[in-house]
Amino acid sequence: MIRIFNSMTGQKQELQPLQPGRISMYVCGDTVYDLCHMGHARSKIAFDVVRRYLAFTGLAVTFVRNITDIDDKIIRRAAERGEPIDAFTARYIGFMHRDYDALGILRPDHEPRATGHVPGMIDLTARLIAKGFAYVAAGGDVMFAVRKFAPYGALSGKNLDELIAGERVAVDPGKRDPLDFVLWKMAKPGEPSWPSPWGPGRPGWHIECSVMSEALLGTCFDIHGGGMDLKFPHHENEIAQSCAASGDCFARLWMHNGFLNIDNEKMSKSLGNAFTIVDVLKRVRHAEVIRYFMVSSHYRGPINYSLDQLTQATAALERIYGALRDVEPVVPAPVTAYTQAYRAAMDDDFNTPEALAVLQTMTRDLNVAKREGKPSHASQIAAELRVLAGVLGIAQLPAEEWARLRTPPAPDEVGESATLDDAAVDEMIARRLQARKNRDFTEADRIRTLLAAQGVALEDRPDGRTEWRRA
RNA sequence: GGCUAGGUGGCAGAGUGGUCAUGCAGCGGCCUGCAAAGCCGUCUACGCCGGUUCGAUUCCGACCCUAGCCUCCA
Repeated sequence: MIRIFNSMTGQKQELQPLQPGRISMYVCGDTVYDLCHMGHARSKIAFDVVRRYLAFTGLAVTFVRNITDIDDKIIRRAAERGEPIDAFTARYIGFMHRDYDALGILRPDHEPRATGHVPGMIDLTARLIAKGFAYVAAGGDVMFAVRKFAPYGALSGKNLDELIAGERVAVDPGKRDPLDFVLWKMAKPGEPSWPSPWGPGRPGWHIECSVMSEALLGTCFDIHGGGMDLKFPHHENEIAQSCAASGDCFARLWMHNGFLNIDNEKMSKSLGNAFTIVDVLKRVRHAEVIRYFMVSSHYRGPINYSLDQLTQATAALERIYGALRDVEPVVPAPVTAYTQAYRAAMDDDFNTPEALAVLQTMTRDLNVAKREGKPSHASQIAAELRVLAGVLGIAQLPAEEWARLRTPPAPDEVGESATLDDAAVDEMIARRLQARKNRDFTEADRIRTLLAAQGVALEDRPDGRTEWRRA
C-alpha cells in the first residue's frame, strides 16, 4: 500500500489508481528561456523517483510533463537576440534534454508544448465563457472570474478575502476582481499571436496545463505534481479552469516538492543565486552524485545546496561502490527482506532517506559477506542492491568505472595538477608490486605516496592484487 | 499582515510515547610490511516554556526563530 501526502488535504492517503494497475501523472515542466538550474533538477529528480518507484511496484505509469514555449520572457529574450521564437525555444529545449538526460531523468511519455495546443486553449476559454466562468475584460483580454468558482483557494488553503491582491503589484484595471487571471491575452504589436474569437492573441500561462493534461490524460487523472511555488496561483488556477469546465475531479492527488536552497534561501534566477545543472555537473565526479544528494533528503522538505553536501554524497556513494567492487551480481536479482524494508520506506510517501539507509545496511552486509569469504551471498546482495538503487537512479555504473572517474578540482583551488592516465597508474602499480615482492618497502611506499599526490589511492588486497581508485 | 512548511548530535538527514536511524567526520580496536578499504566498538541530539503521562524529542498549548507563497518562478 503506497501512501502519498496530498497537498490538497494536507494528509497522507492511500494511492488508489483510477484504473487498476495504471497511474497517470502530470508534472509541470519548464518555461524554456534559459538554462535549467539545480532547482529545476530537484523537482525533476523528485518526480522521476516517484515515477520509477511506481513502475517498480508494477504499475503502468503514464507520465506527462509539459514545456511552456510561449510567454513574455521567451518573447523578450528571443527579441533581444534577434532570433525567431521557435528557433530560440528549440535551442533551449535541446539544452534541457541534454541536462536532464545527463541526470538520468527519464523522458516523459508525453512532452506536450504549449504552442502545439493553442486550439485546445481557445476551445477551453470559449467553454468557460459559455459557462459564465470567464469574461472579456475592458482591455480585450479574457479573464477567469475567480469568484464564480466557489472552491477557489482550496489547494493553497487561502481564503479569497484574505488574498488582498494589489498589495504587491498593480492591479490590471480591466479585471472585475483583482484576483481574476488571464486566460487569453490580446497580442501587442509585434508579438506572436494566434487568431481567436477574441482577436489575435496568445494563451495565458495557467490554461496551458489544464488543456495539455486533459488532452493527454483526460479530465480526471491520478497525480499532479510540481514545485511548491506553483501551488498558488498556478495550480489553484488550473483547478479552477479544469473543474469549472469539465465538472470532473481534475487531479486526484497533488504532490509538491520542496525547494533547493542556497544559504537557506530559495535558489532562483530572479534572486541571482542559481547554479545551472551544467555548472554543477562540472564539479562532481558523476551525475549520480547529484542524484544521491537530492534523494538524501525527503522530497517535500527543503534541501540546502553546497559543495560540502556534494562531497558528502560522493563519500556515501563511494562506500556503496566500494562494496560493489569485485562482486558479480547474480541474475535474476533476489527479492528478500531488504526489498521489503526498502519498499516500506518508499511506500511511506517516498521516504528516500530511509530507503538510502536500507541501501547502506545492504552495503555493510555485502562487505561482511565478502570479508567472510561468502562470494555467492555477496553476489546476491549486490544484485538486489543494484536493483533497489536503480529506482533512485544511483549506483548503476560498473564499480571499476566509478573508481576511475576523476573528481574535478574544487572551484577555489587554483589550477589543476596534471593527473596520470589509467595506463600510467597501472604501470606504477606494477613497479610497486615488484618492489613489494622484493620487500623493498621504501620504494613501494615512495610510489604509493607519489600516486597519492596524483589523487590515486591504492588498496592492497589479501590475494596480492592492488586495486586503485581516484580520490 | 494572511496562509503553508520547518526548527534533531561537528555536518547532512530520517524517525519514534519508554531498546538502533543512516551516511560523512572524530575516537578506540581488528586486519595490514606499513597504509588504504573494510569490519567491530564508541562519544556529541532532539528551539524555548508550560501541560497530559509512570515516562515526551515524539501528544497538547503558548512563545521564539527560519523558509516559502500571497508577483514570474521547480
